[in-house]
Amino acid sequence: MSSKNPTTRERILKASLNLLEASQGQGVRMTDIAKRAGITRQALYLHFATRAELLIATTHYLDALKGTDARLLASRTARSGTERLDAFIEAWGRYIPEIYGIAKALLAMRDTDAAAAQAWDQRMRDMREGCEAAIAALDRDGNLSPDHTPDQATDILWTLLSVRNWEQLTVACGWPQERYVETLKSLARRLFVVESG
Amino acid sequence: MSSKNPTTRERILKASLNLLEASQGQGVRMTDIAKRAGITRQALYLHFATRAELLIATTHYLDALKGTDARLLASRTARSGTERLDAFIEAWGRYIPEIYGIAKALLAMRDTDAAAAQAWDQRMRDMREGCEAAIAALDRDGNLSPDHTPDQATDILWTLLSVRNWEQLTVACGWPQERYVETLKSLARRLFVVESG
DNA sequence: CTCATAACTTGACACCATGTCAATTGACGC
DNA sequence: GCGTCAATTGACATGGTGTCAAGTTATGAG
Repeated sequence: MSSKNPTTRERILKASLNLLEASQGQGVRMTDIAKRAGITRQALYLHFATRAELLIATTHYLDALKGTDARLLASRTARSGTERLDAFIEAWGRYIPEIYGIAKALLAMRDTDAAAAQAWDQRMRDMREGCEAAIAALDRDGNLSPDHTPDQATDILWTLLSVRNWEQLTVACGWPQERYVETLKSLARRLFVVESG
Repeated sequence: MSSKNPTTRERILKASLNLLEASQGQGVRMTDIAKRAGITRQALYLHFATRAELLIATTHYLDALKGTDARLLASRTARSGTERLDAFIEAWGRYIPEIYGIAKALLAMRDTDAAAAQAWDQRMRDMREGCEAAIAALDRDGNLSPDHTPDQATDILWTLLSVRNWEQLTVACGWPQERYVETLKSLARRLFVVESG
């Protein structure tokens, strides 16, 4: 699980992260990561029991590097529900491209590897909490559209903000990142917010 | 590519379809399909050059069985743009669960197999045409929200109706199929339709 | 200085799925 | 009976993950 010497472990994580980012998560083999970390493929297994474990550790490494929690928590300081919704979409929306490579690799393993599935699902549950909090704030203000219960609104927002949707809009439809963020904010407002209550 | 004797080929396709439906597209190997079709794994390759080709042929087989085109075209008979939007979402939304197994298998190959990617993308382009037509009808009626250009509205509707989103809402969020269809119709109306013009 | 230990290397191998190939069997029509 | 075509049998290549045993090297403790 963990080794006493942090430098090799970190070199591995850095290598893994670099490769996943460069290749958008596709076709990164244990061999490639080892090579880039300057060790043999077998030595990788002295630090991480499986590929899934390495991938998961890489996400945590990335979190630490970028300070995910801090950024997503920032939306909690927003005053009104509407501002909070905007802030959350903005924070998450800008975060997706940074995690896209590793997310895609994890997503690809999801179907075949239980550990990878669990790791990814946990992340999505965490993200869902942000959606839930934004919707709850809206509801408290009396600004949540009566078309949805808070639960259903959370489900919808959570789905709307999925990495797959980001991928489809930016990669497949060619939207620039800025348009993605602005459009999603506008969609969410239109779907969930009613003026006053 | 094609064999003179349709019965074995069809037995294979049927086996493939059954297994993919039963397992939701996960973990279906060539061996499994062969076994269920009552032939050897190697004999599979007398009919289909690769796994991707077999999967693609399976989708066509499914289309023929269920009459996809006919059903999706039905939405074209709708009168107003709003009705057309509803009809399209209803038709597509009810179609997804039927193709889910095979869709998932194809989607899983998308990243590694160019042929699978192409086949899936073609299907998605076809589906997109339905979105485009519905949005265009709305626009002609003067009922398309000024918030979006027709192109952008099409991108959004297309994304909203993705198989991944259906999966997330029904499988992950536990929504019953009926709620999925009704909610998506309501979301689309709210996002795209303005009364009169 | 020497010895033990931990980290790493080397090379070999098992597993599993896809895809390939050659030789053989069996049925059917003529 | 003969050829043909579909299918079988058994063997093998490839590519990736994961495992194992034996050997190397640096470092620190005695």
